[in-house]
Amino acid sequence: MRIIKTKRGARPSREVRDWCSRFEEGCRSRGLRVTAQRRAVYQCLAEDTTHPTAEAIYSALRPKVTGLSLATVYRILESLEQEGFVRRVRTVDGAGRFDANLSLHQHLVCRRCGSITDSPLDLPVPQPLPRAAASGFVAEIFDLSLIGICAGCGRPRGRGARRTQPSSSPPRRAAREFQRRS
Amino acid sequence: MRIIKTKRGARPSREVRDWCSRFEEGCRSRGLRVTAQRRAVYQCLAEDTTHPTAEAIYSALRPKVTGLSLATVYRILESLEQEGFVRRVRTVDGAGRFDANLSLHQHLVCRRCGSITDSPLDLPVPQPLPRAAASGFVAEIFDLSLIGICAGCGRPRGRGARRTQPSSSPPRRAAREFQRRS
DNA sequence: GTCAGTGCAAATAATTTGCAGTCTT
DNA sequence: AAGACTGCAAATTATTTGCACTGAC
Repeated sequence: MRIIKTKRGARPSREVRDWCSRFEEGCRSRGLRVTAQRRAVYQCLAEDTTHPTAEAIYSALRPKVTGLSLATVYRILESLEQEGFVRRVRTVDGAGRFDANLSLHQHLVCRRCGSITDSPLDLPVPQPLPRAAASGFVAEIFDLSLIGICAGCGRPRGRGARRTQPSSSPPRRAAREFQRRS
Repeated sequence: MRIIKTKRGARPSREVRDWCSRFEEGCRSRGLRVTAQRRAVYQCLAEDTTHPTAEAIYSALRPKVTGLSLATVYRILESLEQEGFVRRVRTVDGAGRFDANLSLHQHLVCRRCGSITDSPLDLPVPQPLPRAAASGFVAEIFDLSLIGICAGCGRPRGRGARRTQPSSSPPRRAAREFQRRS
């Protein structure tokens, strides 16, 4: 059995290419213009499985896309979300994080470093989604997360032990706070 | 069968009293001081089932607790969370929301008005929580939300129809944005 | 050519922090 | 008393917006 190594936090390039072309088609069919910036932001999200923040996307892209501005990244993310190309992930810290993976999966959320990783859903999802009868709530998305401690943060940490940091997104407010707490 | 009416978003006062006294004991036993402000913030959260934001708590309390400051509310909420008296709820908008209900339940999150309501968990929770073997992640909290449209926002809205607003928390950034989108 | 999309800088929102004073224990 | 907790104002962080300009269609 061969192990195929991919860079940490990276999605197989085959899949990425697929998603990107579907994205461009989708844009054109809805009359959204395919600009270098939009393409870059979407591709960045498609490649990155660490659910980066707007700022992280901006930092990753700035060297490649000349003159890109943070405000634009925010605007693009909002439009991608509205058009259903990406999903905004609920977080415990203030920062918005994004996910181009729209398939049903669960998130492993580390309460120490704030990292969010995908994991296959190991629980049957009721279909159709239950209606909360009394309240009249109509559910559309089944959003399951397991909150806990990731491998890196859980390792015994004597002298020299290092705390994991999500690769593409440096720890932000809440994550920093969690680290302080330990 | 008699229907016991409680104010929308309110928890039975019996339970609230219970929780509050447990809270005060807990504080004392850990050497935390029981001040009027802390008591008020915790009680507010215990009474309110709408998962209010710091700002909402502040507004609700300002008339009652003279001279209360927003910074203090934030500080108290952080301390309550660290001590495990309340849980910070993950949200899709930027605003932090809090929940004094620590029992296992799921959240119904309205993507239009941003409201978050509790609902009994109608799904078996694997015990112990699954370990994501490969990744070494150790799960502690099972966090399930159903994201969709709440009763108020889903009602047919011809002329005169009104959009629901979460009672204790006025819509914030993301919620306002959702409303704009409709 | 048209106008959606962009960059920049300034505005707003959400949260945190420094410091001097206050109140619980 | 001691120092944990608070209020106030100022600082930070996260995100949005106004406006003139540019590039995809």
